Amino acid sequence: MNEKIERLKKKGVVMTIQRMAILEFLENSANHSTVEEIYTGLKKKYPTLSQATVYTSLQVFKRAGEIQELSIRKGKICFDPNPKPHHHFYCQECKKILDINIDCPLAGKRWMEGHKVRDIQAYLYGTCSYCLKKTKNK
Amino acid sequence: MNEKIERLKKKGVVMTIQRMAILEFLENSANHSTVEEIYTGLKKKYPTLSQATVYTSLQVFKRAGEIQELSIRKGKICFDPNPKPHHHFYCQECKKILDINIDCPLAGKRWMEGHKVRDIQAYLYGTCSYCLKKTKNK
DNA sequence: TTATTATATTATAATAATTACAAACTAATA
DNA sequence: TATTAGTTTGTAATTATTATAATATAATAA
Repeated sequence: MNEKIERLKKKGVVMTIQRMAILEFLENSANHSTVEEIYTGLKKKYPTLSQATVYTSLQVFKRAGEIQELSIRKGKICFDPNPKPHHHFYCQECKKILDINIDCPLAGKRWMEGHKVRDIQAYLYGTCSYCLKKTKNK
Repeated sequence: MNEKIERLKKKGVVMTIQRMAILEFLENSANHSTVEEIYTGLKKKYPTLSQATVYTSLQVFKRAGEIQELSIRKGKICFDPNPKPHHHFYCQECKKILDINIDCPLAGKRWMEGHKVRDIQAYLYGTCSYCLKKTKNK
């Protein structure tokens, strides 16, 4: 966490109270927060915080390569504090996003069929193991 | 195309003039239309066509398994007339979506780390070969 | 075929997510 | 400390999508 802040500073990102709070919330939250979650989660402690600040700060962190943006949820962006490429699973029941750890032959590929690749996102959709158990026990 | 219409009918989908036009547009368009593109593309020939019809028709085709929905573009859904799972490339320059044909070890996997998988989407982001050439020639 | 029912379409309003912007504020630098 | 650069805030504007009610069309039964 502190190392991440140091890296951001070294990259020329001004780390304000708000940005630290946003980053901390994202790191500590169970998983892959939406802008809305971050905003309402911090609103109590920082009543003057603006949604616009959350949006722009997250874009700054993303451009600095310290977090990644997910478009796994329809019409709503989410953020992962881990910028390294990995797969994600979206549970259509409980709406949670889970990390999936598998080796992907595409991971790290910079070229594909003549196209320059900058980022790869892999999204799996279905029902997570927790929700499957819940349904079974009924 | 006609086979697809027949399959849809057999699945109990009412195929109206509008739905045929929407499906035809999607099949014939270069690639992966947005709702907006389909709507404005058909508006001339079908002046009373409503955007709501485009939205609901596409969802009907999707639920019937005859097309697939892509969330590769931020805050905007696109549709692929090919429902079979395959990777997609999004060019950040020209905004085009291209199909990528590679074998994926995940394709067809129904289970992953205990989770039930219903759909997989893999999105690559970068600059397409056409845009790379354009830039080089300047 | 006609009447009835079910489903689809349209136009519009409502909602939700995101972006734009100007004023006020804070941090960095000279 | 003064100046400049960058950030935050509040709000408005934009964009995408969903909801809804009235109308129209298609499917089905008599």
